[in-house]
Amino acid sequence: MRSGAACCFRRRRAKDLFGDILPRSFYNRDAVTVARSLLGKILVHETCAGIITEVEAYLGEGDLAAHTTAGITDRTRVIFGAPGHAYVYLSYGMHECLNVVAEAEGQAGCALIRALVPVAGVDLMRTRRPASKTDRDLTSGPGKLTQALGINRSHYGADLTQGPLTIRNQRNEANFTFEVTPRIGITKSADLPLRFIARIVP
DNA sequence: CGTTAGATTTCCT
DNA sequence: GGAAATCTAACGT
Repeated sequence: MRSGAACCFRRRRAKDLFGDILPRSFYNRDAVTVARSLLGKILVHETCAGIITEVEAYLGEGDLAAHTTAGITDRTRVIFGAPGHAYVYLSYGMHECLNVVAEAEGQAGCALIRALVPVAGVDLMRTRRPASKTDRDLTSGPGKLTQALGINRSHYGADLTQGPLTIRNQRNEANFTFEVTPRIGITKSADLPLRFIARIVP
């Protein structure tokens, strides 16, 4: 079943939906602010794009669920680097998940993109995700959306302010209602309200 | 429609 | 060595 909002967006030309690329300063803030502010923005990879509707924040200090709780390793190095870059990791040995690096250089903190509403390149997404039975299913999870958009660990460290992978403002902002809940799929620091969801109001 | 088990490999202890 | 920021198919209701 396709949602009404997704149908409306699909009819428009993609370029009419995309605004400016978010600047580095957008990401140079605390992880919670960055995560919340990403809701309603548009993740663009080459010809595919989707509105960000679910994000989780992972903090630098005192967050035992964050990968950076183990300190700087080969995997987590980028999270301690300059903001506005991509942290892509392999989850459960199968799924690649996309994070956005927040906080000033030298500080850990990132935002996990957990769900999108497809707005461009939907046909290509369908071919990349033959398992999807509905269009909502294309990008309704962190591993799903990377598969649909063709994002993988080769994008580790990619600069989100230029190049093929960017996040942009939405030209015609839709109406959203917002929700905050604990994060999904973790056991440590599991009670913190760091999962942010936007529901598009028809 | 809701719940559950299994897949599969990287990473850190 | 074991847990892991998940997804899917298969089953039961």
